Amino acid sequence: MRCRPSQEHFCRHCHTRNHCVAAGLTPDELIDLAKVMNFGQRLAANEHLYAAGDVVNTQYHVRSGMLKSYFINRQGEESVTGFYLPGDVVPNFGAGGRSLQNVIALDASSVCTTSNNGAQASEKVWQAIGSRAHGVAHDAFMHQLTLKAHSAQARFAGFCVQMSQRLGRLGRDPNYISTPMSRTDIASYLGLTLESLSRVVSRMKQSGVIAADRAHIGILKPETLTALAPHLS
Amino acid sequence: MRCRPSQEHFCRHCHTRNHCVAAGLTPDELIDLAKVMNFGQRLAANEHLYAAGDVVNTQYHVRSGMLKSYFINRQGEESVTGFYLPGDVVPNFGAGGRSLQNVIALDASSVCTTSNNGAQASEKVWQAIGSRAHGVAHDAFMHQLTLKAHSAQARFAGFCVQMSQRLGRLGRDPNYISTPMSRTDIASYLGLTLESLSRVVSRMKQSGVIAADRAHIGILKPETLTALAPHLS
DNA sequence: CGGGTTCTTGAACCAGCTCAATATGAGTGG
DNA sequence: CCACTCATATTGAGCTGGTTCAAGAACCCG
Repeated sequence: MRCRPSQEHFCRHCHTRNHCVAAGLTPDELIDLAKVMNFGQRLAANEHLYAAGDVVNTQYHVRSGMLKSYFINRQGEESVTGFYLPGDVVPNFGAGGRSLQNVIALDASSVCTTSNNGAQASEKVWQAIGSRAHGVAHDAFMHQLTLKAHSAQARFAGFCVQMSQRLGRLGRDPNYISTPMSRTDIASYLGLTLESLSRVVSRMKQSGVIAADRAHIGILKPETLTALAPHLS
Repeated sequence: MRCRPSQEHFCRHCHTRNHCVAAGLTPDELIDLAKVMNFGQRLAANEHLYAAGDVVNTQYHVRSGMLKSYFINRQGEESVTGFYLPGDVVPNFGAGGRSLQNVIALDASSVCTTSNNGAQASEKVWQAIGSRAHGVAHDAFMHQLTLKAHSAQARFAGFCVQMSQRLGRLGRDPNYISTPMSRTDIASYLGLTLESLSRVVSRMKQSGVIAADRAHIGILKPETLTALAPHLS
């Protein structure tokens, strides 16, 4: 829409084309992908992609920025269920066709969408989309292991290790994690209280394993950090 | 294989046909499904379906019995990551094409397999398979919320509620949960110690919310149980 | 430079973990 | 069918670490 490359060639000029659903597709397949994809919807920081109760018929692919998903139960308690980086497909769990989760941009972000109505694209394209969703499910599986770690330190170390790995896969510096989310969000994601997380972060800064301010975490001793998250093997 | 209905009509005579990937498919589509499916591999109790490190190229669909998946880290610590009922697709997470998890039958069980090499089946069939996998991912999502519950009681209540819902979907009595897995397995699945779980179970038996022996859990007060797992909304 | 949110730090409490002993039950063999 | 055995489950006591409640500090925003 508006002034941008033609739909057919959008992906070819996208800076995340090697890390998203388009990765590994041939030029012909990219054109095929374009049949089912809408490109580059922009989101401002703190803008919702969708809310619990919305009917979500499309898959969202993160193009830039970072998003978080969260769940609110009947008591009004909020639980952060995931953070999504470029290339990730935002998992969409529903009941009765309506989303259970809220998804919000943490930073200025952009997303592309695919819709699964009609089989307009080739098998290869569907496989690529499925493969992306599988990768996110894999991340969720690892997070399940992190949530079972007993100590707050192990959980936070697991968070750092996993974010580091995900950044590495994106070709970014794996030892520099930008954290547009709040400490409260990270704590919720890890099933900890804000205070417990804060103490752990302080201790790990003290011991020189990490450096951290509000918006970033720097990994100073990667091996030590990995050793602190033994549950991830 | 051996003496059983012909491949094409296996599903039509299967007792889980309404709760598995075959649910909602037309007779023609069932024949289509048969092209990519192998039927009814049997497993004895405690027999592995596959182990960590195995190359798993097929999707396993539980036909009868119950299976568990577990992960072993480098410290040799075991973590139970899921239980699978008839109709479930066993999630297969891998690294370098090799499974990260072990999957073992808890009871005498049987599984069917689909392989995704070649697009021999119709789009509808692939959608059905994808939908099944999505359902299991949904269960895993709910479990994530359960793992964040602070108290042992809330976690165990969450386990019961979720198992109850899954059984209900299978058309079984939602208030009668058979538990072929050990207490240790359940505790591991919930991120608790065996002792903590045992105490919670005793307390809930005492208060008349559930009845339980080694192999079964009976839900006596469903509303109370639900109230004990507020994190699932 | 305020004003308010976010984060850090402290102290006390309590739930779950650990270690330990006992009890129950399933499986086996006489 | 019963007795024995071993794995599994229960119960108890004390301890550790995370939560809770509370106060103060740092930071971003306008």
